[in-house]
Parts: sequence; C-alpha cells; structure tokens
Amino acid sequence: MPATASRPLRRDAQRNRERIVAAAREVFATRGFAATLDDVAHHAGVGVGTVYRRFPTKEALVEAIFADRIEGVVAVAEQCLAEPSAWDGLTRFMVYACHTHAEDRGLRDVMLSLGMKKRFPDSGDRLETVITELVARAKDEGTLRTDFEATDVPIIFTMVSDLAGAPAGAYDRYLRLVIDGLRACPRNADLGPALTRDQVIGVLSGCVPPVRPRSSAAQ
Amino acid sequence: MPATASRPLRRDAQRNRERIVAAAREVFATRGFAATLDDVAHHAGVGVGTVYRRFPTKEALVEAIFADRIEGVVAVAEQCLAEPSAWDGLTRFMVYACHTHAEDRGLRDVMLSLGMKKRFPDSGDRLETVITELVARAKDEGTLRTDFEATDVPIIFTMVSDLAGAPAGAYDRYLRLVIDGLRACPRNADLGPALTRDQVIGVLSGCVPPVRPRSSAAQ
DNA sequence: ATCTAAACGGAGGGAACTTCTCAACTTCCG
DNA sequence: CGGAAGTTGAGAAGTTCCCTCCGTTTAGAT
Repeated sequence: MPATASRPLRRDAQRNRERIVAAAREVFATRGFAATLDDVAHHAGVGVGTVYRRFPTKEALVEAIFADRIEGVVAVAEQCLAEPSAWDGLTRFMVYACHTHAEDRGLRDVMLSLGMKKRFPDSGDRLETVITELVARAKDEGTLRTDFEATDVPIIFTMVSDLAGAPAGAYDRYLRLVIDGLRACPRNADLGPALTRDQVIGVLSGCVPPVRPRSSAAQ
Repeated sequence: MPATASRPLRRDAQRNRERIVAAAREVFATRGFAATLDDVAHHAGVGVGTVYRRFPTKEALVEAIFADRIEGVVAVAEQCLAEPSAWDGLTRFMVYACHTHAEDRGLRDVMLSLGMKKRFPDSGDRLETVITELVARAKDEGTLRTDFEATDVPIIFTMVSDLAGAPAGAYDRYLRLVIDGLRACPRNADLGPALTRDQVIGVLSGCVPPVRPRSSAAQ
C-alpha cells in the first residue's frame, strides 16, 4: 500500500524510501520515540534531508511506520475475544501485547499513547472496546478478580514494559507474576477503587516520551 | 550535623544553606534527578551561584540531601526483619519503600541506583543484605512463592514507582496486585529463572535518569 | 562608623541534544 | 543529453542544563 501515489517515485527514490522505513523500524524499535531522525537517516545510509523529503515531520514517519503494527495488535485482541475461556483470552492478549512492547519500544510508545487519541484514534477506540469486553467476560466467568478493571490493563503494560530493555524473558517473568495476582482468589487483598480513564491517560503520558523532545514540563 | 565545619558560616550564609537544602528536598521530591539546580536556586530564593558555593556539584547536593533518608529506609528494613511473620515483614517493607518512592521521586531515584554503589555504598550493602534475608525467611515460612528471589524486589519497586506521579493511592493499588501474585499458591505459573544481580542493575540504570543529563545512550 | 572578607546574584559560556532547511551537487530517464 | 527529480550534509535555530565569573552587597568585628 504505497502512500498517496500521485506519481510513482523514481526508482532510487523508492529504494531510499524503503531503506528509510526499514531503518526507522529498527531504530524506533530499540530507542522508542527518543530515536532521532539523524539516527534513522544514518542507519538508512542517506542524508537527513532525504528523510525530510519523504516524511514532512517526525510524526509523519511514526505514523507511516506504526499504522499496520497497531492494527496487528488490535486484530490479535479481537481474536482473543473469540477464545472459549475468557481467562485465556485476556491473558493471551496481555502476554502478546507485552511481548510486542518488549520487542519494539516504539510500538510500546505508540500503544501507550493511544488513549490520547492524537494518533490512530480509530484503532485506539477499537482496542479500548475489546479490552473492556475481555475484562468483563473474564469477570463473568469468575476467573478474574472482580476488583480488576479495564483501565488497569494499560497500566500493567506500562509497568511491565519498563523491562523492555532487559535480557530476554525478564518481562515475561514479571508479567507472569502480575497475572498470578489477577486471579480471583479469596486470599486477595482489596484493591479499592480503580483509576478513571483520565487518570490512566495522565499516568501514561508521564511514562511515554513525546515524539518531539522539545517541550518538557509544565510549571 | 554541620558539614566539615572548618569555620562557622556567616549567619546569612547559614540561613541560605538551609533554604537551599529545604528547596532541594522539595524540588527533587517532585522532579527526581531531572530537577535542575536553577530550579532549586529559584525555589530557595537565591542565585545559582549561591547553590554552587555551598555544594560544589549537583551530585554533592544529592548526597547531602538523601543520606539520612536512605538510612531511614534501611532502618525500617531492618525493623521488618524483626517482625514475627516473615510475610508481614517482607510486605511491610515493600509497601513502605513504595510509599516513600511515591512521595519522593528523588528518593526513588537514589534508591534504585543504590545497586551501582556509586553513592552510599554502605547503605546499599546493608539494604541488599536485609532484603535477601527477608526473602529467605518468607520462603522458609512457606508463605512466599519459592521461585521469587531477592533480585525481584528492586524490579518490583521500579515497576510500581512508574505510578509515583499518579493520583494518590494508585501505586498502592498496583502494589497490592503484585503482592497478591507473590503468595505461594499451587495455581501459580512457573516464573523460571530470576535475573542476576548484574541484570537487575542493567534494568535499573535504564529506569533511573542520570544526575547529569548529558550522556544518553551508547552507540 | 568603618572596613574587609565573606557571601551573593544571575548573565552567560560551553556542551549536548534536537528538528528541520537550503544551496550545491548527482542521478535517472525520456 | 537536458532538465526534473532526488540527494546531501553542514549548519541554522532552538532546547536544556551544568557550572563559572565577577561586579555588587552585606555581616559583623574593630
């Protein structure tokens, strides 16, 4: 699916575009939004100017790169809804999501900023709907503790994805630990009230670096 | 306990020193290591030059401010060892530590960087010893899952302290969730091998900003 | 009241980062 | 081969931040 193809790119330009996209995927995967366009350009073996010719802003590059990945995650989430066991569906989704976050820090950054609806608002909506459903079904089933809420899911993603840079399998260990705490069990502590959607967004925006590193903090 | 008091400070200097310390505590508490000395100076109502006269580097200020706090945490940890129930001792320590982290982001940053032994190496050693003991006792007691290790403790601190900026009580919710996953329980998943000490240090250094914001990433 | 060493302030040096531009050059392709 | 499309990479312009410098103020002893 080429971009708005008003005219086919010259062959070398096309080749460079592909190089840029490939390099950007790699660089964003390891450094997340913190990656710079100089990095990307250097990695692709082209000048920065070339990157800017193809993608007017860093934001545009991010969108070009992650659109399909995000859709992929949403698709998996929707598949998980079809799982016969609601518990398995929910946990399979969480494991899958954390796995992608650990593999690709850029994807993590995009996904965790989905709630703000600045990028990919449609995918964001769909994902929210699915997660809400997944949680509701698992509670109905009786396997998920009843004081768990859909808003907890992205928070857990944030917590676990701290470990993205860790040696392979580390995030897995802690995700399993957390999931073991999610089971309905009489010995469980009482969690108290869940965070509201807005509170979650507040927390997440503190954990995801902005695409443009300029602005820092309010007062 | 005045610093190496070769000569008593002039009264105005002493007053300013105290103001600086107080302001630094506040500013570091909210912004962590990311706080700037300009911030501190402004907050204290003095010029930056005054801060530098009293504390030769930012590092020195950090050490002056957090030495006693760190010792306080270590002391609590040691008290927790005396708790009759090993489980209560361990969890009380974890809750306490996370509480302090949520209240004071600077303290969090210091504590999580303790393992590198650059600052407060003695307190760091003592804390490590106590945590190891706390974990061992709870496993002996049979209340803590046997695949949990002492190296997991600081990682859990990191995960939960992501939520430090969140509305009051948020970190509490997720800490309780994680702790519920720590109980020995036949239904638990198998966690697999724990992280080594070095791996933990690697993870933590990725989560704690450096005091000096210069260096970013290796190649 | 005077005087001097101590303390002060805060502009700005310098280093490290960014994103993004532009004028000079190169490559493709009809 | 001519010219449009593409490339280049130094650097403009903007951040942020640590720390220094030095003219000015002031505490406090005489």
